[in-house]
Amino acid sequence: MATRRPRIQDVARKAGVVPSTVSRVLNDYPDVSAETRAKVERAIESLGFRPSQAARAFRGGRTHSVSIMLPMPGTEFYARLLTGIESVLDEHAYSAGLFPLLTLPGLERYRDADALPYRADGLLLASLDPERVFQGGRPPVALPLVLVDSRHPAFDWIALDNAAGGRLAAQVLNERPAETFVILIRERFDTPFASGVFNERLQGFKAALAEGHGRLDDDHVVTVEFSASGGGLATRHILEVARGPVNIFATCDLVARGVLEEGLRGGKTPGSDLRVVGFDGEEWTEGAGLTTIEQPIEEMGRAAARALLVRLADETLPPRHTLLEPRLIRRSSA
Amino acid sequence: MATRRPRIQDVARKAGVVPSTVSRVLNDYPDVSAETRAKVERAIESLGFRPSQAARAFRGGRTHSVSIMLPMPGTEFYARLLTGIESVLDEHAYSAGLFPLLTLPGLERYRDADALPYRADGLLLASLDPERVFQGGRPPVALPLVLVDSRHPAFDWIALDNAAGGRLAAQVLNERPAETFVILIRERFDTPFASGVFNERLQGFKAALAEGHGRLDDDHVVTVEFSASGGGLATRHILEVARGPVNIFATCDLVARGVLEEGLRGGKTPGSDLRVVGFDGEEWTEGAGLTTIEQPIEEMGRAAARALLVRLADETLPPRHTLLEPRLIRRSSA
DNA sequence: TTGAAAGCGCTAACAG
DNA sequence: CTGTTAGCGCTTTCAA
Repeated sequence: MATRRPRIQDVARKAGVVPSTVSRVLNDYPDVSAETRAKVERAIESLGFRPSQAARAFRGGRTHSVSIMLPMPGTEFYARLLTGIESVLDEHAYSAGLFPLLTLPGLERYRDADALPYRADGLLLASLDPERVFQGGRPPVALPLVLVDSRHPAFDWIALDNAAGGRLAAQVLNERPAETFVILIRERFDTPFASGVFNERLQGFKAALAEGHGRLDDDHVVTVEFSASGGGLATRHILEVARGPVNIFATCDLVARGVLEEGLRGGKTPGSDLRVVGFDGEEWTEGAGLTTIEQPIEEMGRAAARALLVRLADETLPPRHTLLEPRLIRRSSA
Repeated sequence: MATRRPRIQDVARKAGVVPSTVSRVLNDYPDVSAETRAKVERAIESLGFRPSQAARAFRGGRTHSVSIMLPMPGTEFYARLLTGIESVLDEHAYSAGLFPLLTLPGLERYRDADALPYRADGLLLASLDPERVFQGGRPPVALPLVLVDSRHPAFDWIALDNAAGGRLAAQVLNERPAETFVILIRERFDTPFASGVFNERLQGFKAALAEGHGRLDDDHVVTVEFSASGGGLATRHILEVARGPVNIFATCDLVARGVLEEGLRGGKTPGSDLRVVGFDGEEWTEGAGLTTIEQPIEEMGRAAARALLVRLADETLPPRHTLLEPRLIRRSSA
């Protein structure tokens, strides 16, 4: 005989109060006497009562869930970002569902206002441009929306100052001028992913290089696929062309790894005739001695989750924008 | 004046029937006259009515959603698997939320019967062992459960015959006996991910090698990280040790790519003094000329989604197990 | 074949 | 401070 799961009614009976009083306790209403509250809490405890989320959602209340829409290019970046986001959500008894947006057909799926991602209290877009993702630039349902690793004036966003990161890289490489190359990651425009972060890094790099009287020829910007092999290939090409020592700014660590490996194979010494700066601050860079620009990824995630919770509490707030600063980690490669 | 979204009541009024009749139409009840059905459908159309999922869920009905729990090691594999799964779900107006399980803390989050993944009609576990994921080996809520790329006698599963794949690889390499190595992927046991697929491939390979009178020394099995670099490193090591021509079975394509690259660098000719077989059938292998064992990944996804829909319709069915066959794709590398 | 009515579990408005 | 009441939108009896 599987006894039905207890409802608010059962708790009320057991505590000798009325259902709405239990509801008030559940929702932390101020106007409940300590005594009543205690009785109710005891009843909840003893029955193992948990409010039905389905009923709450139906009632128009909170689902205590948020949806995270993100491209899934399978990098350490999103794993760390999610860690940050979930740590904050956990503290507030919220949970998150993920909705990958790797393909255009995927987009179609989420046009409908009834689609699963919108059965949540709020939305988090990671590395995604709302103009590309949503028709008319906003979700089909009026849900609080926060962007992370992406920007749009109409919404809250938390992003890294990628241009500043590019400038840091340029400053390091400027210390010892040499023939300078940038390895840029190719962003595919047939996906909703197209955050422009790699290009921002390049622009910052260019600007700072110019200040330091360095220069970057247009054909010294090599565009590659997002992989270590991509970096390796580009580097082989660069080493064929270049005559003397070389400076390379790889716009992400994964690609920088390929640069380093290929450099070693080509008999180069990182830090002297081949100077390399990466971007992201991934863990392995420490062992590899890669100078890199660290992003506070977990912090971005936490900040984004906090921003969403704030907005959940008050939808009328004006959009808030948070720019996080990258940090140079100096190692032997530059 | 934002007009409220239409409810079943509004449709009923407009069609000149009663709400329950509309419900019957919505749910494809047989006993509705064609005439009434048409009237109702016209009303639904003209009002743009969509039934409230929240109300349905509350009522105890279907949410028309499923949850997919998966490790997220960020490979092409999951992207393709999801494509397959979603294509079938789409056809049946189902949607899917993703719940990554990369870490142990992540597990904690889903212990609670009220957790978000269980607010769905069914559960799909990809590459995950239910015994590791759930306390007591089953979800905290009695939800239909289907495994994909993983197996357990108590549940429906769809998996690849990995041992057969290993055998295929052995047969190819046996054609020209040589010093033979296997590059095995290290599975991390501190995550819920630990499907054992790589080991199954190795076992099949060993067995078939023996049949062909080949042999595999224990120290010819090299364990590496899941990356192309991992394969490269292993290969460098192998080429140092080996004296003559070499056969290598890499238990996934990503690692095989590293093998190929390192082999070329070491002056080897794939297909003659270095014969390589990969596993997965990734797209790039065609261009690279890699002989590989193809998995019907999308098909696995589709089969899994279909299995879940079947089980949704009838929970009492005995568990059904589907073993899909890998296929050898012959290219120049072996 | 269609209509009437009850109820899923919770919360907010109102009354006391 | 607590009780009463109504209703969110849908489906499922039961009755006609």
